[in-house]
Amino acid sequence: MSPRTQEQYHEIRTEKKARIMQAALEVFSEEGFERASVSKIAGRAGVSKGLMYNYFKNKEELIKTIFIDAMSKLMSSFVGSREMIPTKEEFALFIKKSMADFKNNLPYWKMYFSVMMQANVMQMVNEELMEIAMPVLMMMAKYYESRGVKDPLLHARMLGAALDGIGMNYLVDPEGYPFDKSIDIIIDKLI
Amino acid sequence: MSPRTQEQYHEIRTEKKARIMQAALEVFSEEGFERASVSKIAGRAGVSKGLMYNYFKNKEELIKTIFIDAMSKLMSSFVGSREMIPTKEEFALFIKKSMADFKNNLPYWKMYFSVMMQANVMQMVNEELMEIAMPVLMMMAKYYESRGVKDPLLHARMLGAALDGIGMNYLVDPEGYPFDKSIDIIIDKLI
Amino acid sequence: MSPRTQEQYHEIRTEKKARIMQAALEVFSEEGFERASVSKIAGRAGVSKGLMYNYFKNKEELIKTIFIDAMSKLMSSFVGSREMIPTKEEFALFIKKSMADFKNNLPYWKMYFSVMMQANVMQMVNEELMEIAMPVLMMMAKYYESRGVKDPLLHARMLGAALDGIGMNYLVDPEGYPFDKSIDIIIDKLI
Amino acid sequence: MSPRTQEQYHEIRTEKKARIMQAALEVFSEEGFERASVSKIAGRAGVSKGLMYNYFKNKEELIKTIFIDAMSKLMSSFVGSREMIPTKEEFALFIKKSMADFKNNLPYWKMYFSVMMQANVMQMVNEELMEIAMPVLMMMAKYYESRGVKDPLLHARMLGAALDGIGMNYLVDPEGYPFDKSIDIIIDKLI
DNA sequence: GATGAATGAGTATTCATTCAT
DNA sequence: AATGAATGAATACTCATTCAT
Repeated sequence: MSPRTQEQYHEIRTEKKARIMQAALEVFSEEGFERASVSKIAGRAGVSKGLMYNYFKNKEELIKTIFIDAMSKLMSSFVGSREMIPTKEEFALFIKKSMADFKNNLPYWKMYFSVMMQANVMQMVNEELMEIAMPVLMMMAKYYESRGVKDPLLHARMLGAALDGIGMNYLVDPEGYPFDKSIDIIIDKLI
Repeated sequence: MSPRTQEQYHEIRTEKKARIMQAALEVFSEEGFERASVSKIAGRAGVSKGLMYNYFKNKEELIKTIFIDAMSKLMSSFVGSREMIPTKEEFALFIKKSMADFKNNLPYWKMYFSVMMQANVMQMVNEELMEIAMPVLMMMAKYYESRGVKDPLLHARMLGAALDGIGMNYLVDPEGYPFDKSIDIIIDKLI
Repeated sequence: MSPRTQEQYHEIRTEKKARIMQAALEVFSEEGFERASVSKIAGRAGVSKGLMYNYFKNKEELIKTIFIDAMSKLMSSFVGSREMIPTKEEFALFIKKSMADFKNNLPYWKMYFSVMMQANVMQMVNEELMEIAMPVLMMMAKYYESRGVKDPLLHARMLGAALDGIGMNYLVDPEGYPFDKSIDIIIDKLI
Repeated sequence: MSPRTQEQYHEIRTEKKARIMQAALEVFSEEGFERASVSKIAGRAGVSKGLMYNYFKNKEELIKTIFIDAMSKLMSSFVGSREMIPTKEEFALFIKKSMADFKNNLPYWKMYFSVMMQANVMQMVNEELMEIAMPVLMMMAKYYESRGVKDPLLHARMLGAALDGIGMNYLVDPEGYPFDKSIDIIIDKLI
């Protein structure tokens, strides 16, 4: 009724929603989208199944929201840097920083890779993914262009793919795969 | 004793088994392991659900068999070449040939990537995967060693990961991703 | 927080659980454990299959729960009488009363006998069965001891077995078997 | 074609049939009727599933045949002794001999008791059971009559039931239950 | 906003039985 | 007589989703 109550409601909503999304991210990353049960997610979030459906239309909506949420966070970290053409040192630093972010968000990326291959679920998400990937790709391309590379976008895509591959290998075998050293070689040979 | 000869039975079995495996590979690649229903696989193979269980203990056994089958085919293509240290040209050729194979077996690799992230299913298969991956990795490492690279195994793993990444990007977007050109750059810069 | 109070939920749960258990007891007694389908039990209870699994982990758990439930009811009827040494009249009365109970719970005992022979299902239940059978056996043994019988426990076990046999014959042919008269003879000759 | 071939066929038939029945008896006794799979029985008998259906119309027919077969063997052991009225010593000996037979055919009796409680399967068999049980019952009754007991048939049925109970207890716990001593008491007190 | 009881369609798997050979 | 490939109906069980409260 009162504005304060309204605010409280809003606060509750955002807090609960965040808790559910965090729990869902964990469970999705541990068990994959299909195996992750709504019950388990609700339980992990300390919330009833019914409430989940109050916040998210369904399981698919939930994973999409998590994706989009993570993406917009990622996007914001590129704001401002989009236009500039980085020096070699800046570019190297950018890659190192990105890869460090990757290591700090393993559950998210585990979910990301595991879901990316199940096209049907992700059809709608793919466009959103492009929205974040493209500017980064363009920035990489601009860098290559500034270095006089003939086909800068091709180089950019290849670099992105190589980093994807390293990330994936690290996800599959976090103990065994030489993540940081691989990045160093990439930086040394490809930029 | 036998109304059909042993050979006839064997023939029937191998033919049906192959048909089921082919159908399963397709469905797994289209829908992922979890979403692929045994019913659909059986239907696609033109066979009753019951018969599937005559040939494969369960769904997991089925996907494992497909993996192992594909792997042994892959392995056989490395026989003989394991021991030798390739020249740069040979190595480049080897990579091109491998990637062409990859393109020819997209459904298999789609399934491969989609399942690799769901470790639980694949625990037992992982060892078999190593069996095929290791010799290739060692051969790559030997090549780098012969070129005087300090940490040859590290370079080999990084090269493998980069190729993985290119493969994955191609799988997700077969029309848009510049697969062959990416490979050319890899060959140019990394070997 | 709760739209229904904890108590309301509890009430619903106990009522439904009881209804499922009653239906299950009937169906198990009519068809035996293996032949009794979960669908039929749910149908008889006027409940969906899904709900059954909300209350009982699986079919085995269901039958175990019924057993244990019935046993604890039986046990409670022996509280207090365990320690005393009965006179001949008391002992005879006890047997008559027990056998009357038996007749009042035929479905339960039908299930009991039908399952007792399929050891695998009942492994865990057997210990619980002992818990109720032993005190009764000991009381019988004490009676025989008080009457100067040399091997009282042996006599007790034999008496128990004879009563088992009469019960079983009655179960198989409730119309034809002279249950009460058999009990009278047992009482006359064996105690 | 030749009479010798005919005979050989017959020999093969009876030998195979016996082997299947023996295997089936074992498996039924180990796993119960429902859990015993036709495949397992065929495998144990060293025979194909198809052949089983050549000899027995279906699974039910198979268990019925085993029952009836065992019964006619039992019956034949009573031929001759039906009419006479036994002395106390003869009667005691008869019981002891019967119970020894019981111990020698445990698998059969395990199957017998386990199936007896699932009325539906055994409906048709029950009549056959009566055919063997009745003469024995009558003989027992005659014995009691000769000893001046008022209701000899009642006593006979009660004795039969008691022996059933001892048998069943022994089946459930062959190591622990004092089978022979229980029989001695029965003989002492009830005949 | 919040609960959890309730549903029903879906899943993998089993198995008695048939049948072409 | 003998085989075992093939079927299909049945089974236990799961789980996303709904809804009365």
